[in-house]
Amino acid sequence: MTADKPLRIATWNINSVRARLPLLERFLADYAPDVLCLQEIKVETASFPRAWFADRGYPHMAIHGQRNHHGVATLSHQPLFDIETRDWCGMGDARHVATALSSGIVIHNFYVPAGGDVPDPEANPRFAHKLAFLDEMVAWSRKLSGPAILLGDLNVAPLETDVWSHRQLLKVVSHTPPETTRLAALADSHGWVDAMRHFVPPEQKLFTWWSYRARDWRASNRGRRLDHVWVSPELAPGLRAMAVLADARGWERPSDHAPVLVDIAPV
DNA sequence: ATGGTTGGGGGCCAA
Repeated sequence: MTADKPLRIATWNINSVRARLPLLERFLADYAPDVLCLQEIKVETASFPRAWFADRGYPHMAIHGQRNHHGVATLSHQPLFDIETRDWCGMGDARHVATALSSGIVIHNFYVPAGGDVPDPEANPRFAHKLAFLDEMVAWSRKLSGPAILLGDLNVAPLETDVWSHRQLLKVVSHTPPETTRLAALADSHGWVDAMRHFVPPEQKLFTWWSYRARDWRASNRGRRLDHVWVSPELAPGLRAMAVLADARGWERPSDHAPVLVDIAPV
């Protein structure tokens, strides 16, 4: 019976891990994912609160942090193997960490560049970097083999229903055609299955991020789906459940992103 | 068309 117990995996752009420990306390107590993937930890690897997570049942950690910005971390109940990172676009940013579970599943935890405000690669080097990063992901993904999960803050809302207004966001970074076509190419490159849309039909709006700048984020609900969980084709039959914990966006001192949980049974 | 908020780090930048 424990043999078919689903793996519960969570992804959450935490927007500073040190500022969100009270949030994480509540989340781990209530939802107890087996594996927790964080983005935007905003701390150097050496200063990551390792003891805090170990005390709460997550002694296995793959931390890839940097001072000030970005940074990803994968925390686990079970041992992690083959921890790898890679210098995407030669920028030296901490935006990806790969880990393997004993089952052989490889988890790729990503923080894709946000891309700045102006959706023009000529005028805005941040946007050029974002497009180059996505292009590099497509080439990389083609060469993958074996069971894998690609998740994290991809900073792109690919479907019309992944934003509060498709028409009004077509020229807003995160939902422009150069970004959404690249995300579709990335999905195609390995036959990735969108685990969130596996459960929620594309006609239905689905968001994981709400701006801090809204007067009342819940009432205006001008959200976007920037966070994603994709599984390689062989894992898709194991998909059991998915939840976006929008409530966590309303907890005290929240991240602007909500956590996403996916349960995957062994296949 | 603009401004709205947050965190990090050190007096603004990125999101």
